[in-house]
Amino acid sequence: MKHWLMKTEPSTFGIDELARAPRRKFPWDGVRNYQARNMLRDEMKRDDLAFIYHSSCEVPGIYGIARIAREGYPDPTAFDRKHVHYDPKSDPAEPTWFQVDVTFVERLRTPITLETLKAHARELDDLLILRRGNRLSITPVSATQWRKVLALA
DNA sequence: GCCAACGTTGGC
DNA sequence: GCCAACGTTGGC
Repeated sequence: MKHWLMKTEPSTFGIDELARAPRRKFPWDGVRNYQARNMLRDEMKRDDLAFIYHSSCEVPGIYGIARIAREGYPDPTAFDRKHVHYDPKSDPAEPTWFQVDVTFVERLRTPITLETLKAHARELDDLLILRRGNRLSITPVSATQWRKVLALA
């Protein structure tokens, strides 16, 4: 089983929405970056776990955990011309963009803030979220990193 | 609001 | 294929 970190803006979608319907599968749509697309399409597997990281908010950090409930499939918002994430260049016969479904696992009682993560950067061994200028919305987390991050909770 | 970092676009 | 310009991200 692999582990991931998925970045989201809580003002748009976050751990609270997941927690409100804990059995529901939520489509993780709107990813428009090829590296992240490749992970959504090829690498994320059912039952993989992901840290839910909140960015662009008062206290950036990891607020909870979600599970991959459905593996990669074409992102329908790419074909919806009224949608903000509409991509006229994406051909439905050969979709460019993919999404997975996630379900709620848990909300951390106290979030693991970016500040805390940074303070332990050395032992977290180049956790991608800590890399300068990192903009990927989905990044892999090693089993060791996963364990060490959780130990900070 | 600022600004560094990055991905994408498009002219050549 | 190069690279400048541009738009976006995200922490501060």
